[in-house]
Amino acid sequence: MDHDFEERCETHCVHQDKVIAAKRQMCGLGDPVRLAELFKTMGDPTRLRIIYALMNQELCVCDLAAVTGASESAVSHQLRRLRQQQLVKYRREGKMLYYSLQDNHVMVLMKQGLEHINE
Amino acid sequence: MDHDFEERCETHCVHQDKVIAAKRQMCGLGDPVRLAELFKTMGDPTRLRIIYALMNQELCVCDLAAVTGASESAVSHQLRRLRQQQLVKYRREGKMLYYSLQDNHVMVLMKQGLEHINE
DNA sequence: AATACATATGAACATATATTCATATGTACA
DNA sequence: TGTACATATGAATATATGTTCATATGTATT
Repeated sequence: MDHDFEERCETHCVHQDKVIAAKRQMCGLGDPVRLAELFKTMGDPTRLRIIYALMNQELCVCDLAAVTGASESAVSHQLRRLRQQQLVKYRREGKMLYYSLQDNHVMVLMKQGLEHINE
Repeated sequence: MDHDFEERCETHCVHQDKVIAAKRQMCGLGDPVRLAELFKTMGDPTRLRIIYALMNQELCVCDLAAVTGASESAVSHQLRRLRQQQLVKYRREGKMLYYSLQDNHVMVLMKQGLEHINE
C-alpha cells in the first residue's frame, strides 16, 4: 500500500503529498529570483552603510564616501545598484546629487533584520 | 568664513556637519557586516525557495530538493548556510532530518521584501 | 568657450559564491 | 557486522561581485 511511501523516503523518493502542497503554496508568492535580487542588494556592507547613512538625512556622494569610508567611485557604483533596485532616489542641485531613501520599506526591512541579529 | 564650506562640496570636501551626524546615528545601529550576512543569505534564489517551501510545513532534504529543483547536495550546502545564520532548525527522525524555519523573523522579512517587489 | 568639479561609467582584476562530483558520516535493519 | 540509505562535507570549477583606475558626462563659473 501507499502508506510507507508517504511516511518514508524510499531511495530519494519524496513525501509526495507534502511536496505537492509546498509547490502549490509557493506559486502564490513572488518570484524568488526578483526577491533574491532585493536581498542581495541589501547583502553588502557598503550598500548597507549607505542605507544607514541615509536614514536620517539626504547626502551627496562625497558625503556618503566620507561616512562609509569607501571611495567615491565605489559609492557611485553601489548607488547605481540601489537606484536600479528602487531603494534610493536622488535630486540634483547644481553639480551635486542628493540621495535619499525611496520609501520606508527599506527601513522596515533593516529594522526587522537587526531584530534577528540581536535576537 | 565656513559658510561656503558647509553649503558646498569643495573639491571633494564634504558637508562636515551632516557627515558627523550621520556617523553618530550609525553607531547605534547593528554591525553592517553581520546584517549584510543575513541579507546575503536570503539573497539567493535556491535558499529563498527553501524558505518558501518551509513556510507551511517541515520537510526533509530530498523533499526540499524536489520542491526547489536543486540537487540534494546543493540543498544540503544551502541548508548549512541557513543553519549557520539561524534561519532554520532541524529534528532527526531515523535516517532523515526534518527542517523547519527557526522563528517568524524570516517570514516577516520575506513578506516585507515581497511588498517592496510588488510595490 | 574653457576650465573646474561632482558624479557616472567602463574595463580589469581579485575575491566570493553556487553547483557538481566524490567521499564521509550516522542511522536502521538484516 | 555488514549493507542500504539520508544527509553532510570537501575539493574543484565556473560564474558573480566589489573595488580600483581611467575616462566620460553634465553643470557652474570665469
